[in-house]
Amino acid sequence: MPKPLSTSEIEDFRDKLCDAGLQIFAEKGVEGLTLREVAARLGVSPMTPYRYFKDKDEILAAIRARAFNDFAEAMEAGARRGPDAVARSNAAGEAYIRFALEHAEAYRLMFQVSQKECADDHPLLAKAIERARATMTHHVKQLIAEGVFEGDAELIGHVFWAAIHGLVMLQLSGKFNERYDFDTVRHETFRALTQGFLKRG
Amino acid sequence: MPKPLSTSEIEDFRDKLCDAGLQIFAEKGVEGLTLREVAARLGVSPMTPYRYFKDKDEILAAIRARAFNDFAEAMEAGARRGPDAVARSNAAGEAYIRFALEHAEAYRLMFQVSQKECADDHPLLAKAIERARATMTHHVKQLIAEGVFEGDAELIGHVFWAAIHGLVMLQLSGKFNERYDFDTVRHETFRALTQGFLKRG
DNA sequence: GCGATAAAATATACGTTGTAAATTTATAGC
DNA sequence: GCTATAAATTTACAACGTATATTTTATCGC
Repeated sequence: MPKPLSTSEIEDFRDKLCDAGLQIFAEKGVEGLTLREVAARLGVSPMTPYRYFKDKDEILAAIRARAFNDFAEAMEAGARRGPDAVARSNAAGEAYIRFALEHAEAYRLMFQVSQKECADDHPLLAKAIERARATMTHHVKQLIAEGVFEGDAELIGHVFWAAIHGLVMLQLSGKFNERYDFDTVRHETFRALTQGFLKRG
Repeated sequence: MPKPLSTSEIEDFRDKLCDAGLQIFAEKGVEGLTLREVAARLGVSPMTPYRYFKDKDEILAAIRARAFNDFAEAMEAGARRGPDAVARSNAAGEAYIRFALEHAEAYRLMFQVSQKECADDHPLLAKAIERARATMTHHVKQLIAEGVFEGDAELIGHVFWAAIHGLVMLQLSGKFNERYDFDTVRHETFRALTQGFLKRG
């Protein structure tokens, strides 16, 4: 018999499948990702992925996890070198937005849930989400430590997260116009929110 | 020949189809809405809707338009009677959130775009969206008129819109936990944002 | 080396989807 | 009542996810 697949071979295949999946997403959007298409790109038959994943939902969860990791990576990389917490936080925020707009289909997938499947069922996905969340919280903690903000870091982090997410989603669904465009609304949002959390006195 | 369909008959059929569509959405979510299912509920054959709509995308656009109108209606109704602009604005905001969470599938549809179809191609949808936008802007104008806020009403309206949208979408995709739950983050978001737009002096 | 064996991969097939094309049904004017 | 034609239905097809059947393939004892 062919030797049973080693853990690393399984990992490898899954990784390649996620790569191909994200590429298809970027090219053709969510509905373009079919098992037949992704299998074709991997040079295997349409049924082969079923040896590595239970069903399409599990494949989507894996791609989602990968996307969340790429996303956290992008934020962390963007904010790596900066003179102070303010600069690094701004860089992280910009990296967030850049990632979301440049990988629109992946971003959409990341925050889309079919009632059928839930992050709790997919530990790797939950972990990837947690990593992204931690990255965002981290910058708020730094801002508090440097005496810029005051309050509950995680709470403030969620506030900013929701605000950025809303901006990005409205932008992606074309709800802004040229007069009140993304950058204008974003700037005003950040100005107002920041003011609301500044340390007093 | 059977008398050609009158405009009102066409309107009628489209209306009933949107009703059925929204009902299916609420029951089974986005993927539950198939032409065969909606046709069955109308008691017609699966091909009949094609006489009233070009394709499924046009049907979805019609349902979306209907949903946006229901949404605007809900906000307007919620804010109708209130002693002052602050109370009415809060009521509108609450109505927004209530609608979004109670009609989650419809709300998701409203803000979902497949790159294929765009609001510009569907005048009724564009109009419905504009109505919702106007409703939101209206309350900010009132707040400015009463001397609570200062600034560009439409811009501030978009800022609040994006923030609420982000909150709702994160909630719908299960990204909040019990410690930093929807109401907590929402409250803090409104507190901070409001502070950022208050009229000074 | 070499079948036997079982894991991995593929091929086939089915039910469901959107919808094109062919067909049937129903009503207006003559 | 016959016919022309709009409306509706039936039939059919390609593409999808995936269950099941089949084939390929790499390793084992010998």
